[in-house]
Amino acid sequence: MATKARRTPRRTDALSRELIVETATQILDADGEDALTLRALTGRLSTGYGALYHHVANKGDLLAAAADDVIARAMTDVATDAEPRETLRALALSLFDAINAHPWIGAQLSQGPWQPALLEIYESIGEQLQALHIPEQALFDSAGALMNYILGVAGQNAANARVRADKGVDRTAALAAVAAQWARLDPARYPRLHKAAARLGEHDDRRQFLAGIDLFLAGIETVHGQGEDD
Amino acid sequence: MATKARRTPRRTDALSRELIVETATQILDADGEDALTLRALTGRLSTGYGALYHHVANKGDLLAAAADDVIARAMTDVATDAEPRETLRALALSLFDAINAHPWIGAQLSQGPWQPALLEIYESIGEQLQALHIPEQALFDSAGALMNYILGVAGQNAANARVRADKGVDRTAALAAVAAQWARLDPARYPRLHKAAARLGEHDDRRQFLAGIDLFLAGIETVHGQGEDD
DNA sequence: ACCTGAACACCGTTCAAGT
DNA sequence: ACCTGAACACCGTTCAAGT
Repeated sequence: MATKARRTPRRTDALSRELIVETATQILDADGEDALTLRALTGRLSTGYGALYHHVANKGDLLAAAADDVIARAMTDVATDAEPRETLRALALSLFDAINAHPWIGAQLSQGPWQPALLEIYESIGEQLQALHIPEQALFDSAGALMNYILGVAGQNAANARVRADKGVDRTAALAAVAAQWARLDPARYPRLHKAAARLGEHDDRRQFLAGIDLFLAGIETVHGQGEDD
Repeated sequence: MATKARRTPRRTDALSRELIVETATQILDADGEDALTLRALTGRLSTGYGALYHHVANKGDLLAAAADDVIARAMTDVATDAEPRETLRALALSLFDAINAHPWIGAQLSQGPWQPALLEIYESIGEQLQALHIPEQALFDSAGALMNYILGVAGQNAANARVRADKGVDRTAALAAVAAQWARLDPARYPRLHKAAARLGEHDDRRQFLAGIDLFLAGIETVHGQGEDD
């Protein structure tokens, strides 16, 4: 008896959580957050919903796993053999760049900050601050604040990138639009913004992010440090 | 001829954008982000979808307006007659508290940072930093970094609160769970986290947030300041 | 001008049924 | 054990029709 023709060709190799997460990341990177639907994923993987749900708990689990992978990869790229301040800057920039390259991570960062890769970050920041001889209680606060700053700011930045991508405008055009808006503000009510409008053209998110890191480090050393150790 | 009975009683007073935003905020505060559906909103307002869409562009617009209202209200509560450092701390805490009291704002903060109320924040931070005699270019960076820190960290914090609310666990229980997880980590690989587990019980998000603000301000004054002016 | 609400085009998730 | 895919219970949004 003739077998019924299959609607879709069935995949021959086994599905795995890894493959699912990897494919999800590809869709997210290529077409953005909204493009990752379970329908799109079943299509791309030539499989059904049940198969996916057999390997991941739900869509949130999938997104968290994808974000965790990217963050973990960014962390292994950081050279840790340099001087502590330099290592911290490198770590911060690596995370900033990773989050900017995969803006969909932004939404995940705020979904419970105790994912595996975040442990890595916290531990690493703690290690560098300890090398700077920050006393223990201060280290606790400083590491937390620094980590919050990095993830918070990078996340905000990624969100901006996402909004720009959705609207289809590039960074320069978006900045010009904001500058025009600020320039239109009442100089009596918003004197600083009105003035800052002229300077927005030279604004660089990455540089400003790093400037913030430096201010933070300067603050940490001023308040808690025992001076330079080189 | 008898008029057909109405399915639902029609509202007698006119609808307004203000009333819609206000009602949305009530639903968000009472029952969380997921509870705000357009269906719930039409029900509560005894109206139809078209009526809502006549006053707001879409759901995103509605959420942005609600968040903007709360932030604006938090800003007007800040006393600005104190010393600049104190005013900045008060401003930061007021925003932190507002975002924590309305955790759904967190998701909005990252949806394009140029909403009206954010202008107010930036202007106010700039004003206080100027009073601290920070030179202009440094002021640009410092104000941006400070604003990013405040919104980023408060947003992260609100997200944690949201996750806790969804899972129905209180803060103490959540902290205890994290502490247990950290304690289980390999002390060789995560020495600092393993050790920090014991200290998590005394962790206070709000205090740590403020500690970060202080480090930031110390950094700003160290790098750019001209000493105390009092 | 302002509003109604059935209908549309999607979602994520479940689950009986297959191999 | 692993997978299929129709079906379910939702969404946000539209739009012809009413007043």
